[in-house]
Parts: sequence; C-alpha cells; structure tokens
Amino acid sequence: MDMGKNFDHGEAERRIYEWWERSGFFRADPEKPGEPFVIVIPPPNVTGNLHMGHALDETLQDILIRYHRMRGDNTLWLPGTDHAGIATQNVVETALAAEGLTRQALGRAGFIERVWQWKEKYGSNIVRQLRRLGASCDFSRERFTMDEGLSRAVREVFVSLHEEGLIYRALHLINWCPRCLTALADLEVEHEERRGALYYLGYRFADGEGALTVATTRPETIFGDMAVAVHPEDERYRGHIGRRVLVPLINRPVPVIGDAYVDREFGTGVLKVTPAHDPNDFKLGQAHGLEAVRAIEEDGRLSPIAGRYAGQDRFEARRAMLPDLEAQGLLTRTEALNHAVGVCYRCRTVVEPSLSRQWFVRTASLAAEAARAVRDGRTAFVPKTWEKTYFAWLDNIRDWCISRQLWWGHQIPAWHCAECGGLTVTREDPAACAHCRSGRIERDPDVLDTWFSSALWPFSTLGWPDKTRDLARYYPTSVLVTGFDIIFFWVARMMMMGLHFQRRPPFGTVIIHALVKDAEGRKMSKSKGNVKDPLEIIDRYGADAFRFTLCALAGQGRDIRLSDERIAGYGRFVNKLWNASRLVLTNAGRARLGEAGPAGPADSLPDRWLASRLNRLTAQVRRHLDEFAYDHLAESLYHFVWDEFCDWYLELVKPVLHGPDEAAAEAARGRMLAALSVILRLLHPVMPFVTEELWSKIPGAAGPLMLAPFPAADEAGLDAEAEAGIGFLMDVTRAVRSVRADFRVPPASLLTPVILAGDQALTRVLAEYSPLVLKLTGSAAFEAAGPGQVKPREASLTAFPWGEVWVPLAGHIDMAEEARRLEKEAAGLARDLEAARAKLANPEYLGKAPEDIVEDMRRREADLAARRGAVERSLALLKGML
RNA sequence: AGGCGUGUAGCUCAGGGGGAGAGCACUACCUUGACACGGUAGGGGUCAAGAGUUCAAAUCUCUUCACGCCUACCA
Repeated sequence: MDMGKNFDHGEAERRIYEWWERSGFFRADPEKPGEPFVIVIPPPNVTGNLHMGHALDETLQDILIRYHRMRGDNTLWLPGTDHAGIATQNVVETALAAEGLTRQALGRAGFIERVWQWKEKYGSNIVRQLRRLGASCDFSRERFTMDEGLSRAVREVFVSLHEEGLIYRALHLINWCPRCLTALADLEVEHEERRGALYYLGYRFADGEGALTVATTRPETIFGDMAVAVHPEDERYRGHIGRRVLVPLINRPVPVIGDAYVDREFGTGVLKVTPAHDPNDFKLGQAHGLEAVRAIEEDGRLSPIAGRYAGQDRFEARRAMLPDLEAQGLLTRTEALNHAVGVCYRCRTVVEPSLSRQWFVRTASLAAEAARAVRDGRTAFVPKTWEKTYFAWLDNIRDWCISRQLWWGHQIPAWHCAECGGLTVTREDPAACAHCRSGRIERDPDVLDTWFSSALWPFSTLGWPDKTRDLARYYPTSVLVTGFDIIFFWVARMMMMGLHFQRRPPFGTVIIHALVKDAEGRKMSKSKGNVKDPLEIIDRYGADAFRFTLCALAGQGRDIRLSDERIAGYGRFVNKLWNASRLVLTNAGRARLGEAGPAGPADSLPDRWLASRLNRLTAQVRRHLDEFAYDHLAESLYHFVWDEFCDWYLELVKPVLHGPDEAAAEAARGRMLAALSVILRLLHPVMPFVTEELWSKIPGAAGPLMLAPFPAADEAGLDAEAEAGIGFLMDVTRAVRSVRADFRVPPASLLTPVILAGDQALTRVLAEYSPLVLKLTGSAAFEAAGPGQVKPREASLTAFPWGEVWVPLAGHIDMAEEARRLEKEAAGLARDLEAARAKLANPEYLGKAPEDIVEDMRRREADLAARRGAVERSLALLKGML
C-alpha cells in the first residue's frame, strides 16, 4: 500500500472532485425511482464571492444531500445565483466611476449591457468556489434569477397578482434612499442608534403675542410643516387649537390642530406635522385634510419651498439653519438625544421617508396563509423557536413596496397610457392601451425588488410556469437551509408565493443556522479586517477539516465563533483517520472487502465489540442526520474514530495481526476492512474527500464512495457480552496504567497485578486474553485471583463494581502515602454511600421515584458498599504493616 | 417600547429533573514498528445570584443582575 503519512488534500480534492463531476454523480434524474430529496440553494449574489456564511450554508446542505444520495433517495441539489438588484447595480456603478463614467451617461440600455458583461465575467466565481467546498450540486440545472425562464415566472406572478388585486399602485409614504435614488421596502431599512439632538423651536402665533415651542430632531423638515398638533385634552394648549402659528424662518402660517396621537409627556407636548416626510405625520395629515408638500427632494436636497435653504443637502441645511434660528430667538433649547435613524441596508445612507407613488403587494391574505402553513405543521422550523420570530413578523406585516427606481432587475410589466392615464399590465408586451386603444403607451421604468424573484425560487427554478417533469417530481422541496437574518426577506416570502402559486408550501423543513462570527464573536466585516476567506482555509487545512469544523459548530441558534485553532484541531482528526486507515490498509494482506463472510459470535471479542459499537454509532449518526443535529453528528463521529476505533480497537488487534495465529490474523483483517468501510461511509457526508480517497484504496471496494449505500443500524448487531468483556479489559488496563503513573513506575519496569473478578465470564475473558492484558498493562505476569484470596503486601488497590485490581509495588510505594490516599478514597465512597442509603431509606423517594431509578440506586448502593469494603480491608492491611 | 435568546472548567461550547461533560489550553511521563498533527496518566467548575415547585433542580417556575440579537412610526 503506497500511502504517505499525510493526506495531500490540495492534490486529492481537485482530482476527486473533477472525477465526481465528470462522471455525472451529482446529476438528478426525475425518471429514476426513489423518494425525492430536494434542496434549492439560497442563491448567492451573482457578483459575490464565497464567504463564511455561504461556506456554512452549503456545507450543511451538502451533508444532507450526500446522506440522502447514499440512502438511495432521488436527490436533487439545485444551484444558482441571484441578480441582487441594488447590490449589483452599485458595484457596477462604482466600477464605472473609476472609468469616469456614470450610468446616466451610458443610458439605460447601455448600462444594463454593462451589467450583463460584468455578470458574465464575475458571475461564475461563486459557483466555481462552491466546488472547492465539495458541494455536490447538479450544475446542469444551474439557474439565475434573470434567466429567460425565471423572468417568465416573475412576469406571470406579477400579472396574476395584479389581476387578483394583490398588486396595486399607490401614493404612500415610503422609505427613500437619496443615494441609491430608489424606494426601499420597510425591511430594507436598518435602524441604527445615533447620537442626535432635540431642538426646541418657537412657532410664533400669527395673530398675536407668544409662541408654541415644538421639540424636533429634524429642523430641516420644518419647510414641509402643514400644522402644529397638540393633545386635545392638554390644559396647556387646548385653547390654542384653531389658531395659526408661523413656521420659523419662512413665516408660513399653519393651523394648530388637536389630536390624541400627540404624547403630552414628550418634549413640550407640541408636535410639528410634516405629512410628506414622516409616516405618522402623513396619517395625521390625512385625518385633518392637510396637504403633503415635499421639503426634501429625491437627492436629499431641500426643495424650493425651503426659501434660501433650497438646494442645500438636508444635513448641511440643518447646520446652516441653527444659527439663523438662534439669531431670531426661535431656538430656545438644544438637548442631546439618542435615537434610531433608518439607513439603507445597501449603502447605509440615512433614508428619507418620502411621499411617492409606488407598487405594492397586498400581503394580508398571503401572510395569513404562510403563517397557517407553519402553525398547522405543513412546514416546520428547526430549531422550532424561530417559528415565533416568523409569526411575529407575518402577524404584523405591512404591504410590501416592490418597485425600485433602478435599472438592473425585472422591469415591471406595466404600461402607462398618455391618453387616458390607464394602466396596462399583461403577460405579452402590449401594442396599445387596454382601456382606450391608444398607441401612446410607455412602459413603467421601475424594476422589481430583488426579493420578488427570490420569492419564486423554489418553483421558478424547476421550470414553472411550464408544467415540467422536474416541477412535478421535485416540488415541494424537502429542506431549506439558511441563516436567521433572511427569515423575513426570503423564507416568509417564499412561503407566501409558494403557497399561493403551487398550493403547497415550498419546503417541509426550514433549517435555521447561526451566523459565523470571528473568534471574539464579532461580525466579520471588511472594515474590521477580521474577514476569513473560506478558500484560504481550504488551501491551508483542507475542505474536509473545514467542513467538519462548520458541522461541529453548527449548534442550533447562536453565533458560530470560528477560530483557526478549531479548524486545525479537525485537521488533526483528518490526519488521525488517514493514519488509522493506513494501519488497516497496510495490514490488510490478501483480505478483500466483502469476502470475510458474515460477522458473528465466532469472531474475536474485540471484533464483536467493534461491530456492536459501530452499530450504536450508525444508529446515532442516522438519528442526528434525520434530526439535523449537526453538532452531535460531528461529536459522535469524532469520538468513535478517535477514542474507540483508534485508541482501543486498533491497539487490541495489533497483537493479533502480528501474532503467531495466522487464522486469527486473517479473520481480523477481514473484520478490520469491513469496519473501516462502515466508518468511511458514515463520515463521507461530512468529510467527502479524504473518505473517498481512502475508499479507493480498500481492496474490493467497488464504485465511488459517494454512491455507496449508507450503513444501516441493526438491533441484532448489539453484543452486550462483548461490550461488557472489553469494558472490563479497559477497566483493568486503565487501573494499572493509572497506578503506574501515580507512583512513577518507570515504563520499562514490568508489573505483576492481581485481578479479582467476581464474575465467571470476566474471569474467562481474562484467561483468554492474557497476552493482551500483559501488553496493555505493561506487565510481566498477572494473577487472576478469586474472592477471599490473600492480598499482596505493599500494593495499590483499585476497586470496581465488578472486583478489584491490586498492583504490587514493592520498592515503588510509600505505604504511609498510600494509606492516606486510600483514606481519602474511603471517605469519598462513604459519603456517596451515605447519600445513596439516605435516599433508599426515604419512603417518599421509594414511593414516588420511578422503579428503574430506584433500581439503579440500589445497584449503586451495592457497588459503593463493595468498593468501600475493599478499600477499608486494604487500609487495615496497610496499617498492620506500618 | 416590545419580543427572542444567552450566562456550565482558563477559552469555545454540549447537556437539560435522578452519579457535572467534550474540544482546545494546562501539568507529568513516553522518539512503543498508523499517526509526536501521536500515546498514557492527571489537575481544574457553589452549572450568574436569590426564592419557589419536587422524594430529587445545573435542568422546571418566578425575581434580580449581566450580555447579545431582532422587531418598532413616539417627534
């Protein structure tokens, strides 16, 4: 067997992946039998690069996909990318700026052409990078949200919803980004706590002396003030309702109105009303018949009504106004105030609430159905706690603003008529107005929110609106794996659209994972310089170590703190597996997989033990995968391979392999290969590369590991006798080793332990495996003694539930020290024994505790008593000698 | 302002009514023929605090403290 000491992941990963893909192992075939298991990838931004969030997401998906593929399910993992409207447009605009160009200079068609070029150039980056992770996507089905097919789906959905009255156009107060020059949905506004100030401004009465003082954080909006409002029952101001006050600086008279919305406690209890720039003021304005006049234009500059401040940027104007107000005695006070401001989620510019005519989705009925599907269990979140978050949003949802004043995206299929003003919304581009037949129609320039097309992803990617074989076979999908940050943006909206257009929810299970943070728990960001590149990690540690780390850290519902130490640790695990396999393979002799015949009671005790343990492991691994318990999955595999397989099993078989009994060695070789094949198959979904490489070296292993059947657990495979026998040998071994370490007996000095096993079966094990016991414990000889036999003098005792181990230590042991040690141990045992006896003496305990618990406690009491007895007898012996 | 979540070993976290666990780090010893990316043996915790429920609480309930995150139109 030609194997180096280390797995060369760099070379092997590329070679193996290329082989898998070239062989078509990732491709789904709807005509094949098998339960469908389907995942659609959360489409990354087309111009993006693979970051840690993707790496986690794709790894968790690939683990499930590989598991189900090995189980024989009809498995599809559909990859693709998102056009990411604002984000991509911004990126390309920035690139243009470097050339001294603007999108306006290029014109709409020219600009869109440039974005497509950009997409062709960089769009495949992220898909290529997926391959480095080992992602087994069906790339023959790769989709893009602006594909011809997906665009048709978008259009069909838009027109249908419009026909049903679920899409409408209206003048509303929306969130406007003055930098991106587009409307944003409520979700696309993030709230940041910022230090600001509360300015107290005097509004003089138009008809006499005195003034009302208004507290505001945004003095620059006063030019849009249409009223000043007070609470109708506020004694201080009630009498002024109906009078008029003058807007500072421009002295435009506005009425004082009364409305219970006003909070008497805040500021002065007087509120300025700016219907065009504040959602609440807009409502107030509607209620009181006030006009809404924009004080701030789309680009964030003040409008002509701002007098001499017109044309200034909003924040610049604020700074300029303050001294002027002060000079006129109208700025009476300034207080520091921390308050939340809304910023654009793409460029972090402070958004301007603005009155604007936009397109909306009427969400009430769609959201109700989306919530119902989770409430009645058609779709379940894992972990379940995220369902609360999901409901909280859907139950309080507002209409969704879907129009964006961008160029990159799906242009809205609506035509405005210059003759009658009517709207024509159709599946095919119209030649004339649907209302007046005029040919003077013009297409609405707006595009749709990126998330509108993302919402259709689970069925648009399968060919809808056509009735395709894929759609019939693979919708609804099985699971969705994503981060909690896009539950509202994406998950909820897919639920709404999937239910509305396919009548069934788009997935059965939504797996929500945590977000990847750095080792200190900080969000990774370029500005902090703590971003880790997944590709660099893969280069350094290998995809398997990286994937195993992500799997182990994917504990449900918290931050994932990724540190190099952790990844390096799992790199050592890969190395351990490699070397353990090397031992097995280099000692396989002429054995071939599958030729050893069925395992059974004729096998050696270690082989029976390993088979039994592997059976338990298999059951665990399947359960963890079925329950999406990734962290437990990783832990089970790690401990089995390292602690049970390497530290015990391989040490137990080594003497057999090198021993004189050739028949026994031959049998062990077969069993060893079989066990390795099971381990590799169980590990494969998490660590596909190293396992595939090792599999290829197993004599008799046929075909790719990634298509080999996943092991099944079998109750009948459990072997209690073997587990008890090996457990006993472990106890003996550990006891002797511990004594040796405690008394600093040099490794070269052989010991002569005395082992008292009460159980006959264990005594037989001891006899049968005596050479093994000698080797494991570093002994020259040992004596198997019966109960009541004379104990050796100058020895250290370890008491077990099943008996005692005595290690004679003449010359090494300080008897007084040993006596002190035993006294301490006896005291500990006595304390535990007393606690156990107290419980068993308590009638309430006996009456109320379940029978099996009480039974355990009785056994515990007996064990403790026996062990304490042994320790005390030993103590008496020692004291007699002192 | 509401909602969700988290406080367990030095660090990162698992456990979740019935004997406190893992990885890393730490200590001692070991170049044993798969691996020193290794082996063996160890040290280390009032399970945030208080009260309650229970035969039994790290685990359930309440309160307090601390720290996250999400949602939100109080100027």
